[in-house]
Amino acid sequence: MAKAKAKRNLRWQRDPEGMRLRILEAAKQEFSAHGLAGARVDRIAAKAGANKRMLYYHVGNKDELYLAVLEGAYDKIRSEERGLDLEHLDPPEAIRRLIEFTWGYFLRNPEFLSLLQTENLARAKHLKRSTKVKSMHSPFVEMIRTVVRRGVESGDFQVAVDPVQLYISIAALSFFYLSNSATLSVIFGRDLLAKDAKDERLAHMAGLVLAALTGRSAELLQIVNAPKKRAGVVQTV
Amino acid sequence: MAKAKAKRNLRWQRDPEGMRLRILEAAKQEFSAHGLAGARVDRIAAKAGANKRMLYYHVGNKDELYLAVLEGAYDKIRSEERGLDLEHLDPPEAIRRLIEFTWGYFLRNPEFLSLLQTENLARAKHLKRSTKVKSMHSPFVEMIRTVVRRGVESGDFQVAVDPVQLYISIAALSFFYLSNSATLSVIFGRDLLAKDAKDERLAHMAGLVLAALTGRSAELLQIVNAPKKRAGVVQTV
DNA sequence: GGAGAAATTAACCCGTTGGATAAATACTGT
DNA sequence: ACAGTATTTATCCAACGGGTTAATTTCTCC
Repeated sequence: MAKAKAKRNLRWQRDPEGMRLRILEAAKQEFSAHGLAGARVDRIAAKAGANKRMLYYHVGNKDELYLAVLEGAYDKIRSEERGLDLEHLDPPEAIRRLIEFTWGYFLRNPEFLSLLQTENLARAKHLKRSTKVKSMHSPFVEMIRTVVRRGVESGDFQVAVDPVQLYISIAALSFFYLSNSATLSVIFGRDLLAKDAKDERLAHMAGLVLAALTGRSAELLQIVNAPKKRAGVVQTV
Repeated sequence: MAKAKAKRNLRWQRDPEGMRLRILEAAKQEFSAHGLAGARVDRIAAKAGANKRMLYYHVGNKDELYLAVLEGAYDKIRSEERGLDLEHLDPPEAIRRLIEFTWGYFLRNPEFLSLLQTENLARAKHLKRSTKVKSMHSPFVEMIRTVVRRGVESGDFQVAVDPVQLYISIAALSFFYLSNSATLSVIFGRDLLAKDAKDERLAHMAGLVLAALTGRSAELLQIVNAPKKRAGVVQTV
């Protein structure tokens, strides 16, 4: 009788897909928190509620695991970007939405930033081996190219920038601020991740890029061209 | 006779300062190439032409060594920045020079970028413990604040941006491009570190920031507002 | 010229870590 | 119901890596 009970009360259940997902999620946490070399396979296993052997069984060794996490991360952001639908927006609005999305995505997914940093420290050694990732970016570049072209033709934009440069710049403004917020906060003695600071940053970035494209600084950034104010405090944007 | 010769031909000479410098230099290489966890104390010793024990003797354990390297790196860039002398330049020229300096410095000192990335992955854990670093940045911020104020008063700039935001943005545009060039190159299928690509990037960054500040996109970035060109190739900046 | 301090070397220690092996347990189709 | 396979656990280990101890060599100052 106790025997049947024991048989029912399984020691463990099978769940290969679930296990694989939990492993990848745990690995994402670990790799983003500690980098590639700093990540501990045992910690990943523990966090996934699994035995270490499972990692090797379901994914592969540490490097393969890392690459799988990286590919998953790119996959996720690209798929969200696809939903942006910039084509149907006014060009300046499209750019603004792209900036807001990028900023928001980085804020919501700090592990993504860490993973990219880690991979770049490794000089993209792993990413180069990935066949998946290379193909998923050209559509995105074309999307931006179209927006820029439309903006130029409509007269909204005074200048046709290379879409890749533009995207890199937009990403840069958010990425650097967030990924380096720790050292920057220490250096400048401000908490850059405080609510107000984040709002300011978004306004600053959108103002900067749109002002450059449209040539209308004053309308987009706060105007402070009033005749000489006292030298004391300069109003900030 | 051979004995005297042997005595003269020393097995090693003392050189505490030199040794310390070689250790720090080797450590900088190692930490920037492999990150904190990936760095190997033995490799640092070997690269410095020293025994591992020397690291502990002259600097301290791995963490202290790392912090010393980091402080040295900040020291170096700040001292070079001090020589910029932006106060005596036309505001737009001052900003341009700041952009060019930042870009050039990052290009010449890639280890600096890696070190910052590494430290940010560690959430500035070490930097927070540093007393030196905190104090050396306010003068620099004031320098930029003055330039912006002068630009606003002279009418060159249409807008008074927060100097910290502006500096972060300028640094961001260069930093992200360079520190992430490995993954970006893979993703976009371009060699972002090729000579031409670098020239383009500098022009793009300077154009973007100055256009935003002055409101003169057309003069600063290449004008492409000519009546509709064929849809094929969009001219890039 | 030699004693004591400073600098450097050589050898070792021991916890950690990625990875491997083999046995045990749950599931599946027949 | 059972044979075969997929999944999971329980150990083990050899290499590595940071850090230490103790002995050795050079320098310096009297």
